[in-house]
Amino acid sequence: MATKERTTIRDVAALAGVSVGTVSMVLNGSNKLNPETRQRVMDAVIKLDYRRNPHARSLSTKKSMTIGLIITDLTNPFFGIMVGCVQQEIDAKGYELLLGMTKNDIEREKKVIAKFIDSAVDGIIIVPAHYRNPNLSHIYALEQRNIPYVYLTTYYPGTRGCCAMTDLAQGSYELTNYLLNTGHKNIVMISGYVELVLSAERLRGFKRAHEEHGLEVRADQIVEAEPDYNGGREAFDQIIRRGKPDAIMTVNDIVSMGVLTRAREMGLRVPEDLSVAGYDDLLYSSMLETSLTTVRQPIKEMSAAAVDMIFKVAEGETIENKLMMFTPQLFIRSSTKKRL
Amino acid sequence: MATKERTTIRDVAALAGVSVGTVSMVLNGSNKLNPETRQRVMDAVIKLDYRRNPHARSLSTKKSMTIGLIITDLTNPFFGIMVGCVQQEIDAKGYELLLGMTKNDIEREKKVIAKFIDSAVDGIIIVPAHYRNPNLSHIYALEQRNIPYVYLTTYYPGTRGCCAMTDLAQGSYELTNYLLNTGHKNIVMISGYVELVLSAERLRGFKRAHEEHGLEVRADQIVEAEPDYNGGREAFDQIIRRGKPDAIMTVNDIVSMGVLTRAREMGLRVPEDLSVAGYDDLLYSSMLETSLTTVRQPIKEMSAAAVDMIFKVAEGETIENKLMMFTPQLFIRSSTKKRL
DNA sequence: TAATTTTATTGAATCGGTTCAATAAAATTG
DNA sequence: CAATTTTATTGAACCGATTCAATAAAATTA
Repeated sequence: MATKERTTIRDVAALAGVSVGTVSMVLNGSNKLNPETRQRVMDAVIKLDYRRNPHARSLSTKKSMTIGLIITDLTNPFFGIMVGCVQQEIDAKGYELLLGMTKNDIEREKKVIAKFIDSAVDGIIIVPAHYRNPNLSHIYALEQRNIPYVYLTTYYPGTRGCCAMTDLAQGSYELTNYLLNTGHKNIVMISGYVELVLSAERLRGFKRAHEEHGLEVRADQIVEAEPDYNGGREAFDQIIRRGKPDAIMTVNDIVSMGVLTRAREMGLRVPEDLSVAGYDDLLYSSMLETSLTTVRQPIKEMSAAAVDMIFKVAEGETIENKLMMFTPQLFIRSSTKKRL
Repeated sequence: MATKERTTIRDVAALAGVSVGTVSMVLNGSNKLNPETRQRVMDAVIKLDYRRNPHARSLSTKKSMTIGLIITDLTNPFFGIMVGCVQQEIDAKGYELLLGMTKNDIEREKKVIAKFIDSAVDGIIIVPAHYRNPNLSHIYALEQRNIPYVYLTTYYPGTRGCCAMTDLAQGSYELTNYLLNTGHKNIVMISGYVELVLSAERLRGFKRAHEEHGLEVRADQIVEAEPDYNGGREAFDQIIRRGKPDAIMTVNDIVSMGVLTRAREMGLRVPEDLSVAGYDDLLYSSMLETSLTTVRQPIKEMSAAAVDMIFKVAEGETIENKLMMFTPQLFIRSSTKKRL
């Protein structure tokens, strides 16, 4: 089977009776062209069902009409939805999405960024890995090479990237406040690594609420964990070994699910024996065996903002405020209850 | 800031004191090379931190070291996990993953495939859109152009692609059997569009189980719906309007969640008033307010098989059996119960 | 109408790789 | 040792676009 060769710009030029340069200008929307010529070219394009070769284009222009998105973990539907939102926005701009997954491993993050650079992406949206003491040479490399990038959900301090994120401190503050107001005396927070912005912010809200109630946060009220299902289970075991608190707040709903199942396995009832609260408000959170009190992050808005930002940065616009904060929303459900 | 130019193969050639052809051969692992020369080249590569330009490579070779994956809907974590699995397998082969999302729209599917063709992907893994009477010109285009592709989860009949999937009929059969054996007299199935393989297979198992119990399946026992949360809610309303059955089986767990919430909103209790069963066994399914009886699909194995297949097809190997069936597994939880 | 300016189009050079026929050098053979 | 074969390396052509200096044609001006 003689596989038909791809039609190229030269085929179009030949059919339209013009030079390849002219065809290229038509395709790039140049305005200094005889409308009649333009039409002839367009006719030829349609007749031949011609489409430009993106690799040839990228090679020549050093652009790729592509935005890279780096996420951590697609088993958490929070990020699945996020990918969908980002995809849609990027699509609308006529760009392509290139996806990279880090599984919260900084080495993978480095590799993904290297690939993205090789592929000449026009910008990168980064959901930073949950990783202790990350070496940030890859981020600095982006800055040195002037490759546009922005953060989504959280950021690496000491770098220049803008960030679209939820006001995590505010969310934690409201949730903690609610728990304290409903009579909880001993709240433990399952946190990400405390030195990360993501956790530090949440802790800030947690502490502020305690302070306003005249309380001080003890070291054993903070437990670090991986932000996934097993992280939740393990952290719960660790907490219970020290003695049961009356409430547990977690870094996201998936961690809460780990806590809920482990609690059930151990014969503890939620919310009767202890309250549990999450973060993110996944669709499923309201349907859990004990529907989850949680803080919703506006995924769609955040994602759209990040896409917006990356295009602005790519066009050299200066962003007025580096941090774009979105307001979280508290949902009180049945995994928490008033205590005397 | 004079942005440093990319180092090219010519820079490497110059530093190593050889021709560009030689460098290219070293990089492509040619075996007819003086080891000493090879070493000199490798040293230069490392010293310059040289990496090949994938666009230039693709332009020249008409390959891209890339596999395209087309999925329908990332808000369902089933597919999020699937993307993760496929990514990992493709990674292991040294290839890149290009992701496309269709949102179950056949037009999007066509566009994604066109993009993939333009990008010269070396193969495509397709999760077919849930779409009625799809026009399959894009699939035929793949076949005519000899572009390797395989299906994952289900397939379009009348096309040549292999498919890695769960034995959906078997899963439905076991589940239906269980429901009939536990005294359910009137089971309604919320199905995808019945003319699609995905649904037809499930129906086959559903009917077979009924037959073996000496029962015939009535038309009103089948309700078509979109395979998402709202699809489940709407289908439930429709079912209830006709009269409450004693069990509802759905096309996936997300649809079941729609059913569960809608049932709760209407004051119906599961499993007391009716049983509900899903398909997929999402992590969260076991934690729902009423933990879900469901059929697990082995995502990881299926995904790995699809990746395996696509590379075999790309290498021109003939696949012995077009359908690679994986065995589903029934999980009985608390959303179903024995009836008298 | 000739000189000048403006507009439309051309086509060669370029991007950064790969490939392969040609060649040079080394090894083998008679 | 000359003739032949084998092995290692070269470098020009090519992939399919873009870009821009050069040119031709048309429009304007004097």
